[in-house]
Amino acid sequence: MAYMNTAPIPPSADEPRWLTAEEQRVWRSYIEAATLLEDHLDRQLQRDAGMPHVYYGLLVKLAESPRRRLRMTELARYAKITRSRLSHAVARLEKNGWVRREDCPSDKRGQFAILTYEGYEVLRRTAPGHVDAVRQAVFDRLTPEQQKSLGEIMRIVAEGLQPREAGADLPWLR
Amino acid sequence: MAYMNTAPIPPSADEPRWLTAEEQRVWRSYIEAATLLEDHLDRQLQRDAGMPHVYYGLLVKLAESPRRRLRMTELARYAKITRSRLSHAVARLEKNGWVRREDCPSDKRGQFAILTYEGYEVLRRTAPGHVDAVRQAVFDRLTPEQQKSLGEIMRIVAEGLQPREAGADLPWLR
DNA sequence: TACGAGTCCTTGAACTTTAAACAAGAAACC
DNA sequence: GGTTTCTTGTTTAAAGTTCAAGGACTCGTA
Repeated sequence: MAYMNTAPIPPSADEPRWLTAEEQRVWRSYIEAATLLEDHLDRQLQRDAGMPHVYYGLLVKLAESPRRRLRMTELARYAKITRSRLSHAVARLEKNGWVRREDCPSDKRGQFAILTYEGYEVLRRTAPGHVDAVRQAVFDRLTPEQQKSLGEIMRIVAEGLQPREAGADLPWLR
Repeated sequence: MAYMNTAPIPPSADEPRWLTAEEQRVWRSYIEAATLLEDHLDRQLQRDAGMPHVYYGLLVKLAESPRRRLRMTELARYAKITRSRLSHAVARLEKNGWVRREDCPSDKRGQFAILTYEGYEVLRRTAPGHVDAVRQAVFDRLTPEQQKSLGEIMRIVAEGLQPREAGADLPWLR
């Protein structure tokens, strides 16, 4: 139930299109893997880097950006999180000394989040372990074809869920 | 950086195996899609069913179980969450009147989580909308081959992250 | 220049999750 | 029987996330 049509009745217009048994298996595998994986990486990073996976991702984005800085909104957009969440996250990272803020000169509303030297060091120190974890959990287990396939599939899914248009408080997350 | 080897140096034994540019793209697509998807479904269910995705999953598991009940530990194992998290979740669902607890007669430590009639009704009422959301976000966008592929891939990943052995507080989540 | 609408980011409260510690009972052992 | 050890499930506090609201600023337009 809840996913599958167990009753032997033909699908009608108003009858929801339940998942087939096979689709259901796919979906459950997805949920299971995604849950376990996120949990695994969160633990790994919490242990080795002292922060959850999302926060680590923020530092990575900053590290890749010119002058290691990004406007808050931009960072939020890249990381696919709300600005509110980002505000809290950056506050925490700031407390750790891994990020600092700076006012945007051209737009007084704006703030830059800037990766500090300490932040960069944390990244440099923990990146190898994290990459290893990702490899072990994902890439080492998949054939090149599967890796390629995974990339395509996730790209499609992500694309479909992308920010429609500008909205009240969530410009990109509808 | 942090994922890729940007330096033109040959990989050595102690040099971490950075992700190639292509692997990196795959990984980012995965993170992006997984983030957006979970967020999307959380919002959808919060709006239509008044609970986050994980909680909904718990009700589904119960609905599928004989006599609509499961031992706490078992439910936690199926849902891939810790028992602590489950305790909190069930407490909340109980407050909503969607789940009730019952002592296990054969093991006095044990507790059953049981789906109530109201819980079942919520599920029945909201399942179509949720299935629709899943279809729109995932299945409708993928070819049958891609669906199959996704299933295989996620099955492999999940399998690799499965509970190793019995451990202190997390018998299945190592 | 002044208005209104929209954007940028933050805040506080409510809620969820995590981590560590604990009480109670079962199981294994001797 | 009496330990000792493991398992079950909960609890507490801290950390993280969401939601709704709000202050500050920009921009378009009259």
